[in-house]
Amino acid sequence: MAVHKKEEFTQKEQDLAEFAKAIAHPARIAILKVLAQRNECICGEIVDILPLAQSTVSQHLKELKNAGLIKGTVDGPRSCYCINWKAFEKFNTEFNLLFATLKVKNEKACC
Amino acid sequence: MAVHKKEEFTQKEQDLAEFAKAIAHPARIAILKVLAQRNECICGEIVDILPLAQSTVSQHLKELKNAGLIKGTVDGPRSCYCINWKAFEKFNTEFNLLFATLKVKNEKACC
DNA sequence: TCCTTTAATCGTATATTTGCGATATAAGAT
DNA sequence: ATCTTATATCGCAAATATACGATTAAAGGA
Repeated sequence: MAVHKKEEFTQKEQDLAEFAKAIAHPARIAILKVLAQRNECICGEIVDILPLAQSTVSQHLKELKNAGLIKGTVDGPRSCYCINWKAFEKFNTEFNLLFATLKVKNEKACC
Repeated sequence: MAVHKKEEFTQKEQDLAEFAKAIAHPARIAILKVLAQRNECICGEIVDILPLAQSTVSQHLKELKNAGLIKGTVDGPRSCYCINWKAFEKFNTEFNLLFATLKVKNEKACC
């Protein structure tokens, strides 16, 4: 039954919501920052830095990957993640667009 | 037990995540758009426009309000909502800051 | 070949989110 | 005073998200 009416909104709204959800957790924001800080794409280091178990970090990485925000390549026994800059740029733009839309139309807010 | 380690991250990360969560649903993005489109702060119209029950819309409005993104004032038997432009501006800025941070440091992505 | 290291995945518990109908509330209209 | 209209809130069910430990998988080193 119901409980999942997301499909009834526009694709753009869904995409933006999807992206927002990806960064709607401090751990995932922290992960993105760590990935950005190093030019080398480490991975296990994230586990050391974050106050979370290895399996939990792995799950967060998976979500970021599913959202397209990061890329991951297997490198021997270890995995290498880094920010998917292209996708990021796209969402940054989309976001600014939303902000701009709301801004212009809402100039004479009333309450 | 565990299951809520958000406090262990920085305040800024938490705030940004909180904001992202507020817009992490297409219905709430749609609501913001409706509010922006009209200069008058309607409310019941949102129920007519969205494919959701009145109680569900009311809940989404509450979440947006809790996140500080909209303001609501009671006006007789009806409520009047509109975008809290100040808060919105703040988060827009925070967001751009995050994007900028990630961008600069990640110029030589590897994978 | 067996051990170690690194990371993904599985299973599970708990919390949160999403949604609805029903009910409560509050003000204006009759 | 009662009815209507507009919203909020309650109670509930189902779905998702968060977190962890245990297990699995895969590659390099002993």
